Amino acid sequence: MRKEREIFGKYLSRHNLRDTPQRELILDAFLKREKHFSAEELYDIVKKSDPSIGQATVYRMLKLLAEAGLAREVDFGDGVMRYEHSYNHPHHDHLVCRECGKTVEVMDSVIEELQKRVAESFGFELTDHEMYLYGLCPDCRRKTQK
Amino acid sequence: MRKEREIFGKYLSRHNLRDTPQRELILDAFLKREKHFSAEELYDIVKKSDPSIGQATVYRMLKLLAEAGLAREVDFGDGVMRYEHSYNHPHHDHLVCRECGKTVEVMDSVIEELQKRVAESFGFELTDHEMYLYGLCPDCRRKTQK
DNA sequence: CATTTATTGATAATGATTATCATTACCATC
DNA sequence: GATGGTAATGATAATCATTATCAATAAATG
Ligand SMILES: [Mn+2]
Ligand SMILES: [Mn+2]
Ligand SMILES: [Zn+2]
Ligand SMILES: [Zn+2]
Repeated sequence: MRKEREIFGKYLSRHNLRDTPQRELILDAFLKREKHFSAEELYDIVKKSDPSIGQATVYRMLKLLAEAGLAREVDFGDGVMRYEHSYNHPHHDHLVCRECGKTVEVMDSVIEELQKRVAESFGFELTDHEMYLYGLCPDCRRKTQK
Repeated sequence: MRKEREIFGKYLSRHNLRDTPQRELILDAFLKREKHFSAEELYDIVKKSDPSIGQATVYRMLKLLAEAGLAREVDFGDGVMRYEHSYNHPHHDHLVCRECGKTVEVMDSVIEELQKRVAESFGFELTDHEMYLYGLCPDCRRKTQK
């Protein structure tokens, strides 16, 4: 929380960027936010505090947050880019319910190791990966089976 | 090749859809095509044989091919949907070079098994998944390191 | 204060995909 | 082979998330 603000502040000054009320407002909203969210969703939240804010500013700010290492893009394949916290939130993958959209964050170090090995077996140097596991969550399984 | 045509023919009649010269043409182009391609790319190919064909027809046909089980969508995350053969091309994942875009099809049954297990550990019933491994291909590694 | 440079928000543009719709092609029945 | 019903096509407009543009504003600098 404090640490994230410090990181962003340093990012701004290192890049000759300015600290503005809009950026502060969006940063606050971002830091409060848990889970995954789209630019539009963050815009709606921020608009309540300052209706004059432009959505372009929110899009721009999310780019900055990603570059500063505080945010990470998540693409669930529905045509809308989402974001999640990156600081103190190490890499993980996602389990997604096809029915209700619920997501669970998962991480399996054996899979991660095997991914690296598969890439190497083709001479590739693995830099990152995306893995989305789709299925039915417990709730939706119950509803479907009855 | 013959078999695919038969499957598509059955799909058409089962759904009260008609066999048309446009569909034949697109089907031919699709069957000849190896690797992954976008609707636009297929449209460009097909246009050479019949310049009067509409791109909407190509988009529509790709939907049909997917529903008939002959094609499968592949999303490399660059905003363009691609397709690949589905018949006689069992499930696999993709290794993608971040530099030149080259792709390699990979398949690791241990990973597949672990994915199922991870999903089950959260009470999910796994239906499918996407996995993209990104990195540098051998050629691009060489160029970068020198 | 004056000048420079960054920032903002409104708005237009983009680009892939989808929807619309009038026209055309196909099929079965009379 | 005329007719009525339905499917298919292609041109075009619409969609929708994201980017680009740009004139107006604000911050920093000296
Ligand atoms: Mn996450
Ligand atoms: Mn493939
Ligand atoms: Zn669910
Ligand atoms: Zn490469």
